[in-house]
Amino acid sequence: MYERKTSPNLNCGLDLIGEVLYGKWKIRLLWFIDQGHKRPSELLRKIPDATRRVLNVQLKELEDHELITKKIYPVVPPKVEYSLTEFGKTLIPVIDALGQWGDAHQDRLRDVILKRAVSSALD
Amino acid sequence: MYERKTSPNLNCGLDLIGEVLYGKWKIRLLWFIDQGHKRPSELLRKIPDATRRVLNVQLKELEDHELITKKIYPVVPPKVEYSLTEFGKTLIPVIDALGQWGDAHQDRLRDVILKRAVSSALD
DNA sequence: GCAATAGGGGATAAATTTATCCCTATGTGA
DNA sequence: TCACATAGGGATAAATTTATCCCCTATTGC
Repeated sequence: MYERKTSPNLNCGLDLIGEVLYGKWKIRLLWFIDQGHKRPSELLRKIPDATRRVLNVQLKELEDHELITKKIYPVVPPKVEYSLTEFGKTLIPVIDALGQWGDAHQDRLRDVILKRAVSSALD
Repeated sequence: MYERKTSPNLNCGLDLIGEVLYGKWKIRLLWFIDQGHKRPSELLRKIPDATRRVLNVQLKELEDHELITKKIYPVVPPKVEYSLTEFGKTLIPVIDALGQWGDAHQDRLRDVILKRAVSSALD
């Protein structure tokens, strides 16, 4: 596992939430788990742009941060289910606010994001 | 400037907001600008863990994404002021929600973040 | 002339995060 | 016997983000 060389910032609420939500797919993972997609394979199908490996890594971090729990069923083929903890559930309204803002402004956002991407590609 | 080699995900609201808010200090920059700390040197003082360079880079991205505007006064020594655009202002309630969650759970968050940092340092 | 001020930005290094590749395990069904 | 499904994880490479260093502008005050 990668070992951090610098210590995290823990000064304010924004630092703290950043520490647990930073990661390309974490928010989406919490969201889909809350929607009832609990198994790793389901999550992978829901987030096809991610690789299995990264999802595992990020799920592990969410678990370490006590936002989700992992239940392993001793069956073959393996079955695993993730669930939000009570703590994790308190994040859902916040994630909802993020998603709603993004949805509400999606056209404009696509526009400005692509505009910047294109102009930087032109040097 | 760094040129992206992969294209951004723009599927859903969460992708979109992620594209504009991702960056270690962006949320804080928006927040402090909204609080009236508009000059680069003020922002740097408010965010002492960041370097001048990164703040400039991230401010530029926020500007490209139309969340802030930059006003350069033609005086010496130079004076610059950033302000939120109307679009940027719509993000403030969302950022507020993030910060409030972080503040509300700060003890627990410090605890789980440090616990994970320590155990990974022990291999 | 020289330092201080306020703001910028290029080049490069270091840190961090994601992606790729490959290998493990165990039943089930063709 | 072989492929498939389901989940995991090590090693390493590539991508991306941050940090460091150093230099530039032009004026005011000493």
